[in-house]
Amino acid sequence: MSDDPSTPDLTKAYESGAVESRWYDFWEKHGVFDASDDPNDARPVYVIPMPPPNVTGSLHMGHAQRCTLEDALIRYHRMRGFNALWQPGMDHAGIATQTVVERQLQREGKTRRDLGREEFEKRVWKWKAESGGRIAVQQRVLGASPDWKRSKFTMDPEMNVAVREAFVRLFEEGLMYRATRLINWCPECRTALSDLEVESEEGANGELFEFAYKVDGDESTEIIVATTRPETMLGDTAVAVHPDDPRHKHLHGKKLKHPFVDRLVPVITDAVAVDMKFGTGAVKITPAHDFNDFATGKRHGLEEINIFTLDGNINELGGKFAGLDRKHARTAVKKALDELGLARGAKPHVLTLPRCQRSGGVVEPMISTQWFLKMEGMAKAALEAVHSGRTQIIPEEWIKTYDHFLENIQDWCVSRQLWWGHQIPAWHGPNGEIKVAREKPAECTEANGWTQDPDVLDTWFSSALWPFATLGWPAQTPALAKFYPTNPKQTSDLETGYDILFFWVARMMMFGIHFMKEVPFRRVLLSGLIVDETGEKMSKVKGNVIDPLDLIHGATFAEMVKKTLPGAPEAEAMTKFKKAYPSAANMGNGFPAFGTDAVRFTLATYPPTNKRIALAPKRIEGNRHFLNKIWNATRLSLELLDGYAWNDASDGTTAAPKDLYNRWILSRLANAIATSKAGHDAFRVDEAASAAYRFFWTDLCDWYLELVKPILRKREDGTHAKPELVPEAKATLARVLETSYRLMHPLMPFITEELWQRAPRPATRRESIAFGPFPTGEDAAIDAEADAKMATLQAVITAARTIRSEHGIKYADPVPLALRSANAEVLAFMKERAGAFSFLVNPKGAPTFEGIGGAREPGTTVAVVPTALGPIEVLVGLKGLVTADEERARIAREMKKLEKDIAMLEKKLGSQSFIDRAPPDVVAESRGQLESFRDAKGRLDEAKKLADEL
RNA sequence: GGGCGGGUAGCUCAGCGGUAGAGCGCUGGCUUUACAAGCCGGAUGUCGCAGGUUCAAGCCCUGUCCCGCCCACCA
Repeated sequence: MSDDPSTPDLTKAYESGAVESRWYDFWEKHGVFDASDDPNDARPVYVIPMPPPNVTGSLHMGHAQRCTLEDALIRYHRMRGFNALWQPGMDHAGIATQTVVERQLQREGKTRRDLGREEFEKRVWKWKAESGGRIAVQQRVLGASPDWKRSKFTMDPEMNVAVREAFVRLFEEGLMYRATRLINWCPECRTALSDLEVESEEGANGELFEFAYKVDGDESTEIIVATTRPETMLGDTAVAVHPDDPRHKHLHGKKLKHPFVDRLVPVITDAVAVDMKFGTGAVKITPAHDFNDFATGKRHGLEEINIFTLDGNINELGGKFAGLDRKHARTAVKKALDELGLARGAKPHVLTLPRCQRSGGVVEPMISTQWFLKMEGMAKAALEAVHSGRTQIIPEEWIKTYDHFLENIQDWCVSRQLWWGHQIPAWHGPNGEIKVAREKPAECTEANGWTQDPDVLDTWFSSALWPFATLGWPAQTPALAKFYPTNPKQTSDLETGYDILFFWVARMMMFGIHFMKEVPFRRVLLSGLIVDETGEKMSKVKGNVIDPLDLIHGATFAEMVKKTLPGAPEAEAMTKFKKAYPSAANMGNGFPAFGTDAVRFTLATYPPTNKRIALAPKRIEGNRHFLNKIWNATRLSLELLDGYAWNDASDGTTAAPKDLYNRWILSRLANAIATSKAGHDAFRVDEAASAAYRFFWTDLCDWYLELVKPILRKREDGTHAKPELVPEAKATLARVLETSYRLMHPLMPFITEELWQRAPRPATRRESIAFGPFPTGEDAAIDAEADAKMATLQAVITAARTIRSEHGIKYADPVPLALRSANAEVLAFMKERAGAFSFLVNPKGAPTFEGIGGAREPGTTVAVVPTALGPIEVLVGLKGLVTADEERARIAREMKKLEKDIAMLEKKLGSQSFIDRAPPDVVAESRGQLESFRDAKGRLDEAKKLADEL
């Protein structure tokens, strides 16, 4: 093919770099990734909306994992004939991206206000181009196969149309409203946050500071309150006591004198806010800076006094403390209270600090006017969708968490005082009027005193629209009709990390149901988080972040730590890094180029739903070896196939093979296909991976190839030893190879494409392996008889090998080998397979086959293999190599094992309740085993007598 | 305070009621013309602890101890 990538001869070792650079363009050129929105396309539809990466930098291991799992799902479905859409894109990530760019500015000694809003936005767009470009390259390197033509950025103009449409509709429905209430404020980012964006830092060391308020006009009476935040007392508007508390009855209705500001603070009674058993039983109430106090204030009609500026300093209402930042205000207030003789001591106190998810700054509850979205109704619908099974959450353990969140959800504060994001489509008039509209209303001109609301929407607002906004909503596009899972039979998966279950998944559920009247996906697949080898979360601070590209292309540890901990001393960073990845410690100066497929395959070998997935570099190394194995097995196979050309009609490809080895390997393949398919279907990609691994390495390479090698390899004179076995073996080998590649393609797209292109294949296949089909029962079938026979053969061969190995017989040294069985059928079977013993055990000597009971040469070592058809004796002539003592010792060892097994079975079968209550097949199997073991023990007893006579 | 995971070989982890597994590591042997990134052998487990259910328990139930994560307004 003229457009084929160059295909030089197979190198001796697998080189990931050369192979992986060859195929991506090829796939794109052949439209492998394309999904079709043609209404006449009758194929079943499968959709995965890609969680759009934030344009905050570059991808990390978590993204690599996302990418691997989703790409495996989409390729698997594509190969099975689905019209598969993996919808790609990127997220503007409002606050996160703005923070990144502001930090850059900070290094230049500037703030965003120096630039002005317009210039600043330009600057962010520039950053978006860089970061987005980097991410796109990374995704391609990872082999991701989304439909790039449909890629969307959450700030694209058409996405903005969707955002405005959603906002306006919600407003018109009365769900979106503006209100003044206590919200979470990040003084560092200078914006409001939603509840979800506040993280609590547990176990922070603080103190519980106590001070006294004096009763107004009665200096001798006081009430002591305790607080972890003394500075907030500047905003106190009440002190609450429990109505039933006898200690404070005399204070009910009294007024207290605020020591610093000209204000009287009433003593109120409140059974909700006060726990009599805690402290002094008196609580200071600061309605403007504490969520509990805010609620208490509402109950009692208390004044809300905001004492902070937007960047967290004390404002003019803080009297003489005005201008101090929060930290200094705290010490100053304490000191001032002390000087007034009002301080009553402090004790250590462990508290939970609310911190901003982005800046890490301590979040301040503040009274503020913001846009809110009513959640209750939408939350109910989202709950119902999961409970009715319209959307399935996998693994189910997350349902409770999902429920708990939605059942307790508060209204969503959606406005942010940022510059990077979708500006709110609301206009404020000169007299406080507000108009909400899709487009700027004609009358709302600046000349008339109207301005657009300067705030932007929470970045998750646009994310919540992702599953349908990317398909063209609100326009009724063919793509929307095709891919949004309105039809209940349509399959659609959302794969993402459980960490954004609330931020994103729940909100998409709510918006999907609200705007599209149907759930946005049929299954939610929640995967775990990638952590370092010791189980620690990856973070810049810990210096354990790994760029997936460094694993793929290779990198020295020095280079890597420079990126992870920029600016830190190298030795220190290196220590941190190696501590996080102990298995990397003996990998020299760095990671070799493991290649994409090895990294992907490794990520796929962890059960995706495990909460923590500890990345072990050694495991990637092991899987790189597997790729090398695949590569070399192909080299051998192509040599053995010797120009074999696939011909469905004449060479028995579609016919079932007759020879045991061929039947067996197809049976094993069928098993691997079934396990693999079940794994992909159940989001247990690790099971798909290990089924393929075991099949290919153990069954195919270690056994099948070793068995057919002597059959297919020509002798020196260019002829085959047994020509009659050749056609079937070639057809089977070709079939197994081609099917194996297809089986593994979703996990390892590059190497499988490369080798598939070189291997014989049916004429019906399309240009790329990516078009499939994924293997099915038509490719191979289970053959229980072949499995059983081969298992016997393998057990006998292994026993003979063990004896040889124990006595240090070299592979090339011939040794007399005799196999005995009392069962004529077994004997005939082994005779028929004499070649196997020659190939695999004793290359320079033919085995003999005997009935049980014949005399044994002195110096012959024996092993007994129990089989379903009676024991098989494996006799290895070791005259002069083994002493009677050694022989006795090894027989004793075998005997011990057998005796243990027999004892266990006897105990089991001796129990009447087992006979009565266990399933009959289990009982029968145990009986058979016991008989076989006893029989084998009898053989060993005789062998022992012989050894004693030596 | 509530919820969810995890504790299985030296390490990272599978294990689906029926005689404990993989990779890496350890160890003995092998230049066996696909692969030393390999091949053939070997060793290594009171399956966190205590009870219970069952003919049979890493697996199910109860309790308990550690580790991790999430949610929650105790000053």
